[in-house]
Amino acid sequence: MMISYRYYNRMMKNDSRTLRPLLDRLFRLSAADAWLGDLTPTQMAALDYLSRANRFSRAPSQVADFLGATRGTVSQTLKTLERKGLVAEHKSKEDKRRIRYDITSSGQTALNGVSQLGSALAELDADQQQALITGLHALLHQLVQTRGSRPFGLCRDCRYHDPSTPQGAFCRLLEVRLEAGEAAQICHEQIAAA
Amino acid sequence: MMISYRYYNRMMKNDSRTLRPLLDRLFRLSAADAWLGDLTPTQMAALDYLSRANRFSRAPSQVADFLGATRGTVSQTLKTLERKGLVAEHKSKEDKRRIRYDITSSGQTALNGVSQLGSALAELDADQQQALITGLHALLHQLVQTRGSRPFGLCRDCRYHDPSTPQGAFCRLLEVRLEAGEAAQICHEQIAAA
DNA sequence: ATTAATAGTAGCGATTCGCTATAATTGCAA
DNA sequence: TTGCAATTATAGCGAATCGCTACTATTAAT
Repeated sequence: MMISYRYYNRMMKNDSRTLRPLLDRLFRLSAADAWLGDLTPTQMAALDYLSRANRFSRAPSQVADFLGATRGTVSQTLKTLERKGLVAEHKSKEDKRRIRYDITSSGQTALNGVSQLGSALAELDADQQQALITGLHALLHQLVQTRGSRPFGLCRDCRYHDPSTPQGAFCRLLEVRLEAGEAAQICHEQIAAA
Repeated sequence: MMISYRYYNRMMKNDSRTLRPLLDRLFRLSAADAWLGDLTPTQMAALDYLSRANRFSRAPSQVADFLGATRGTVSQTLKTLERKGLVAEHKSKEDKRRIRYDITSSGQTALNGVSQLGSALAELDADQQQALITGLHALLHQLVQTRGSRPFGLCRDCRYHDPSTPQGAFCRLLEVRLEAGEAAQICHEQIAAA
């Protein structure tokens, strides 16, 4: 079937003008209700990331990379979270430029709110939920691809992850032994296995 | 099959903690690239809404309702867009409290940028694209439901829309005749047909 | 005529954000 | 070893966002 260039263009523009506003409104409406725990949406997003990232991926630069923000912005956000006692500074001894932010138990608690978005999702059919999550992941993967940003996948899905050495799980990139549970965390360095 | 309350809770929490960050990151990464036309993401969202809403739905309150923001915030945003020449004020003569913001041709042009999100979407399979859009619409519908906010659907899908009177299309709620193309616009008053 | 509700705005304080320095530290190369 | 470039985090600027609390103007209700 022949499709004219004009029609193709109209389709593209239509998609572009459909998805963005849709995603945008979903985000804004859910964000409008998310101001509960005296955290802003940005602070919540940073805190959530810190709760899921491994110890090699909790520096300001890496949070900025994940959120698509600048280091300066993230630096301020993390300082605020620290003032509120939700994260704790941890200065590196190997490289004195590096700072790591670890989530505190108080920070973990702050994440436990129920989002309206989650409730709305639960109302959908099980297979529609699955299709939606899968589709969003695929979309994010593509977006990461075009932007050239890092995927921030799980450690265990990495090409450098070795689940079974005599000493336990191991990262062949950083050449360190992995603690229990770390394989299931987000890593800044992750590159998907072949 | 028996499902324990504890397990049910973990599922819920898991969904809530899966979708929110996913949607959040998608939004942030796409927003980070959307600063091209010297418009902020919020300004872009307001402008996009104004380009798609009918003449009964372009007041600050209604924009605020659509975006899930307060009237005060939106008031400022619209003033900024007006200073930039992308929208034009239009004071009502019937009700002197009302102001309507119409998009200008310059504003239309500003919307024509290609979003990275649209490009990413185009990379997906056709049926996956469809499933994603459909799923997001369903999710938004549910969210609107639980929030008790208005759906902001199209005029032609409304229970008060009459497509064929002797004088042409007609709105039985506001009791006005509809101009050409208005049936395809967003309406603040829209209530889905039965 | 008085009161209540509605629509838009101004101003406050905190935060976000891109941007441009700046300081501290590290790594590499001559 | 010395010196310079790259990296990391931060400070400060200006604009914008945002919830909030007045406040004005206008309209509707009693």
